[in-house]
Amino acid sequence: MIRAMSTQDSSPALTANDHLILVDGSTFIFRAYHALPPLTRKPDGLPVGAVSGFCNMLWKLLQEGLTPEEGDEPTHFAVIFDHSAKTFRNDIYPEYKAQRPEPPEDLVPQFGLIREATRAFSVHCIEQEGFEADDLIATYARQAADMGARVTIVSGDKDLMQLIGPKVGMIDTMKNKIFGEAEVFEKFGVGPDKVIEVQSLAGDSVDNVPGVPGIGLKTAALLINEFGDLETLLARAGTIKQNKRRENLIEFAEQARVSRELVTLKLDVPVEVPVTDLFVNHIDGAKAISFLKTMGFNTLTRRVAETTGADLESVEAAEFQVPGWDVPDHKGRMVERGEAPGGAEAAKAAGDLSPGNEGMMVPQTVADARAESIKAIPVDSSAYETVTSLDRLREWCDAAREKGYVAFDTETTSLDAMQADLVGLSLATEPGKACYVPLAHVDGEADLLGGGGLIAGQLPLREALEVLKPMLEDRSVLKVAQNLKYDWLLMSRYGIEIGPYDDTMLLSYTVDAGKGGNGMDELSERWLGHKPIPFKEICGSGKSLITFDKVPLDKATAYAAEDADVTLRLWLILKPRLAADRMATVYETLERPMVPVLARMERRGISVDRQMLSRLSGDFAQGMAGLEAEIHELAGQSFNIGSPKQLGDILFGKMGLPGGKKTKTGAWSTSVQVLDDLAAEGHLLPSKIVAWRQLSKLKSTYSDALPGYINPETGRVHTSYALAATTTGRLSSSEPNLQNIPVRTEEGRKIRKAFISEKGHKLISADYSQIELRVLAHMADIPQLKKAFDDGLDIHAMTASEMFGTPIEGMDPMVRRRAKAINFGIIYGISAFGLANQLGISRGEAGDYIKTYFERFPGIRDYMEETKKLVHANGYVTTIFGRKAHYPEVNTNNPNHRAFYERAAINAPIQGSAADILRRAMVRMEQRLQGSKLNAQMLLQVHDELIFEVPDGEVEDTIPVIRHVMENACDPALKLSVPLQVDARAADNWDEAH
DNA sequence: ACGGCCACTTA
DNA sequence: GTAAGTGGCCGTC
Repeated sequence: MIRAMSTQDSSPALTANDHLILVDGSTFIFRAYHALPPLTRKPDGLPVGAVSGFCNMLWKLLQEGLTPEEGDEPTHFAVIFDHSAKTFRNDIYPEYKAQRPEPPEDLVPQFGLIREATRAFSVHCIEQEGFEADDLIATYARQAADMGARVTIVSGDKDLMQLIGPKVGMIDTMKNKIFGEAEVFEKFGVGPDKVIEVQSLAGDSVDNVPGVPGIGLKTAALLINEFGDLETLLARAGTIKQNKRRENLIEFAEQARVSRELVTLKLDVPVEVPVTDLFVNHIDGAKAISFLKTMGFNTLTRRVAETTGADLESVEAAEFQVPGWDVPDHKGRMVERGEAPGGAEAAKAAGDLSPGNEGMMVPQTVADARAESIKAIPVDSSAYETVTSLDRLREWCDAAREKGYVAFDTETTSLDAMQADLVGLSLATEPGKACYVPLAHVDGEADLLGGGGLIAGQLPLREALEVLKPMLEDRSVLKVAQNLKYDWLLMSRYGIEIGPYDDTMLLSYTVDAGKGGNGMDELSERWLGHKPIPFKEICGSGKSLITFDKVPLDKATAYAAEDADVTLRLWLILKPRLAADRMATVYETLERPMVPVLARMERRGISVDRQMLSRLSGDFAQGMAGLEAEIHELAGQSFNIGSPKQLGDILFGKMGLPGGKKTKTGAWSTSVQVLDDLAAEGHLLPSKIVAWRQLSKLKSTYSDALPGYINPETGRVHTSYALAATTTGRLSSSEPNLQNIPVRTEEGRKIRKAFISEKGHKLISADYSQIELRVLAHMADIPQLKKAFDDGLDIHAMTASEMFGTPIEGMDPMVRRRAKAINFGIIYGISAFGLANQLGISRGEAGDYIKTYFERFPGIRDYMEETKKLVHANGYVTTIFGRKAHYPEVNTNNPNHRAFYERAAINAPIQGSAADILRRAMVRMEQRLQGSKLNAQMLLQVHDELIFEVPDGEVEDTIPVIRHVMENACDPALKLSVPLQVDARAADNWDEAH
């Protein structure tokens, strides 16, 4: 590297004959990003529009110089970048640049590539922690000018205008505009030497420099021209005639002084690379071409080859230069156009691919080749570093910045992120290069003796986190984790908000939902052919289970660093699959953004009334005891009612009742269905059993168990949502599962009443009405259903009316009930068998209903047949937003299994599309509430329902916002041909809000 | 201690 | 007939 070759004192000082060009990297990047169409991509689908633009601009500048004039060539040249968001200015004024929006999602991964590009062109690439690019530019410009050299700043940033002087010029090459004293005067109304004074008064809304209220550029220039500088003005502010202006200058004098500090560029940055080292390097053609080939910039590659005389063919694209995205082998493994799915489309999308690109690699091949090459590198869990010094930790963070990405994993004392304590964390920057940072390991043996102190040699937790925080929050470093929601939630409790990020679990889920689990161990075996050290081997299980803080450091390092290493490798393999499988949009809109949304919902939790639950448990126990006595009396003996086996023996053996069905293990079935049938025949015992079971369920699963989930610190219940657990895209909830809180029976709703709002707040429940049937009406394009939804009709009554020809008014409730069961059946991939069971009718009769239904709604049958064809042909089906649900075994020869997968495949697009809509609403919800200055907090999701906690006074204003976001969740990606309807209510408890 | 099975809760 | 999670029982390790 150029920087490394330089020494502090080997280069001669600059002279009047020298010319230093300083390029403001940020200006280049943002111009390149916005000037070029976002489609410009290299063959594997990585957004590289900004990299491409940057390379072209840099190349043009290197070739053509600043102006057409001769003799303007630089002797010294560097591109200067911002290192990270936080600088010394934030210490002076925390709000500085605080409200600056995040850079676009697809630009973030390009920051690192652009630095690579700069080096590939043998150009000095300068950045320094704690300083903005502007400060480095200012310091270099001053130093060079002091030596007598000429300096040209290439930038469009007005903040740099204060540097303009006799020796220092500024030019915006992209706009072909030269800034001299005249231009500065035009912009600020003063010369370059007074720019700072004017800026400190006028402030800057973009950078959040406050200035003095009521004073803009015009007034500021007027005042400075009159008084000379800020201090003089402030000292004589009392003499100003205009009342408001005088008062503001006096009141906000200190704010103006702070502003002056903020806008004043540092001229004395202790630069790591001396200005004398910034001499122009001879371009290394092969190096530049290697990079450009990696990027797939064919036109520029050829141009550089022509100019430098390097041999285009002999230079290989750089392997691993840009892990995550690079082209592993540019020459071999070519794919004929159209051979791989989306091949031609991919070639078209890759805008920079020049003519003759039939042989260009398509994403599919890139991803496959990547998987092979990563798999070939063995995992060695004995080769990892244990980090025990802050210096080494800083070096790891620097390595992450250099790369632009880092795999990250935490080790803690609990699987529950709300209760876990951080024990250590691991990082990985390359396959095989990983470390573990132990922070809170204790001596496990001594614990028994009452000792158990911290093991010596570990970094102090706070100091280590201070080093890590800037990197973990650095927008130019992509953090890669497996199941990030856990780490995000944990780290948020330590004041760190991780971002930007990728999640390998979600990547796997996005491309492979339905193909198996998405846990790290399973993914490692699937993709790397490597079995990671099992957690059990480190911490034991069952009674011998120890927490991770008791694990000795060497074992902890092997286990933890391996996790980060494996995560990084999985990312290197799975990320390219997004492009290969055309799933990038699903991942970026429906998966990745859910992580912080769910983490915050889990962190908030919900209040439950412990006393109410305790009373309920007592009531249920009493009811059960009464029933138990009656049951034993009727049975003529005592037995365990909770044992289906014993119950079966009593009912069908001893009492000789007609046992209908058996379970698949051959035992008597004692399901409600069977017991209800017996009850209908006049037997007393079965209905008592059903009642007992209901109470037993309510007691054990809810009233007894829920209080145990109350977090002692927050006093609330924090469920955990699984993002990658279902085949269809639904979430699941566990520990406790808050998606199956009873609602159907009066007794059950007492449980729901125990979910309450905080004092001064209400719970709002907002649920979609018939979302799945609406989605079906849209997808299968059913005119009658669409019209019914448009007209706000009772959809089940309408279905009954269509099927049986009876008018909706005065309809027999039983007729409607049948239609309702059919509607649900349709969503579930109807079968005569299932419908017969549901309605208690014969299979023949059920078959007739289905036949009639399909005659009335032929579009539904078409949809079902089409879906079956698709799943057999592709092995997966898709939702309206492109999510895939795989059914790899649908082509089995077992007719029952085959029919089961077909029904699941019919259901998945319906259930999954509804789930997608919910996700879209959730991703947008928080921002929309905040934008409306509302304090509603989203707490729970129950498939078609969202629950919020809202201050009493805001209920009226909040409901319309929630409804609007939910009802318009498809916008702007998709126009649903059916309206979505959301019902919302507020109350003090969940039961009444629902 | 673990896992399969059954039953029951939700959308 | 779809999609989930939990608790109790009971056999196996």
